[in-house]
Amino acid sequence: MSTRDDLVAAATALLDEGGPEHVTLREVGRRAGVSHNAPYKHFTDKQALLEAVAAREFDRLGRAMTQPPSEETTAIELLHLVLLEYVRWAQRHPQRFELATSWPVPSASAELQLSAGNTWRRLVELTAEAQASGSLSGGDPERLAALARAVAHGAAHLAMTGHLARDGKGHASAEDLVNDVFAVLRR
Amino acid sequence: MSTRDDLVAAATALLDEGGPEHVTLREVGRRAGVSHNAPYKHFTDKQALLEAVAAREFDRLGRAMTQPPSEETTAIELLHLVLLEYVRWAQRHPQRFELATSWPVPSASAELQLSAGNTWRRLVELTAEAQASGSLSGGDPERLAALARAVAHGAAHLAMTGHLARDGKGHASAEDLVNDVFAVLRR
DNA sequence: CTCCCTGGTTGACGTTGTCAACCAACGTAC
DNA sequence: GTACGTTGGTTGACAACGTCAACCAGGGAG
Repeated sequence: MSTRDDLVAAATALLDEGGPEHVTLREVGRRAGVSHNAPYKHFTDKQALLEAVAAREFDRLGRAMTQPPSEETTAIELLHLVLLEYVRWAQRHPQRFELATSWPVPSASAELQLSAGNTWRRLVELTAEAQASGSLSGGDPERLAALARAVAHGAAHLAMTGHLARDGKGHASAEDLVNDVFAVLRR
Repeated sequence: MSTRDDLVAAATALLDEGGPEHVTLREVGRRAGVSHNAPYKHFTDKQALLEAVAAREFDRLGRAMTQPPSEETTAIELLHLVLLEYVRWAQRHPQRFELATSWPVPSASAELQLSAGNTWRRLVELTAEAQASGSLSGGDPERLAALARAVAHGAAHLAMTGHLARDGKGHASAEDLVNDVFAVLRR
């Protein structure tokens, strides 16, 4: 385990504990057992450290999305499960989700662009397969995948910030909304 | 124009210019023509100031959503237009959108809760009207509104962070995705 | 052996959020 | 009319933060 990894892990832990403003370079160094300036030997910036955290998180998500739970799962069910995994990830680690997804992609590091691109590509593949098997409506797979992702993303974000759980009556969880859109899209 | 309003306006301007980390209490005071500690006479915290900015932004959005563009617009068209206004607002003022929507609602001030609640209530009303006129599928209006909002919200957020505009082929704008979901939902 | 990266250190500097103390204007009670 | 608390402002201080500069151990390449 390199010191660099320790720093990323420490930053992630701090992020989980108290939000992004609670992760300070000095405390990260302290947790990793090094001085307050050691992070600068591995990252040019505080931003660069946070980018590494985000990239690792995208990788985690990508891995969770890549392993199929069973062999007999159909393509659309797999896509459905993957999007549910997306919102569960967001609910399990709200701060990481916020950090990773609110990053401006164009100005991100190559590492982060790659990690984010991989999970995105996976989603488009699954969409295309579901369309090919006839259980999902047609159109450009990339655009349909974007729609599905937008629902999952928006639902997760709204749920996380508490905009969804207003009162008990029409209360819908993020997973409910993902289920709803699949009920509509499936044919 | 009270000094308090000046402070909120100055903070909003700073936010637009350089992102949330660029809005500093001292600079806000400077812009408003007061000392670096004057904001503390109107807000208990830096957070409280930012909450006021977010609340004002929700109010703006709510006003933009409340005026119908024409008398002959059907309920579902109105709902459609309102959601398009939502994503356009996000694209016009990305930093404000980010600030306003990533706020943890449960721990927010009463002012912010009220402003956010109003725009949300408006959306549910429109959804219920569209359902009543028969042009939108049934189910709990609050839940359907949540779905529509999740699409708009997710699409806007993804577009803002650059996750949407990958390459030119299946490239979909946030508005495209809102249109797509209405094409599916309309019956 | 020497040299020079690599990864670490300590110390400093400017900026920031926040606290404390002080102060002018002013509406109100006596 | 004078005393007084409130309101909205000031200045000055403080600790913490991101970052920069200078210095230093060690180990592999020449």
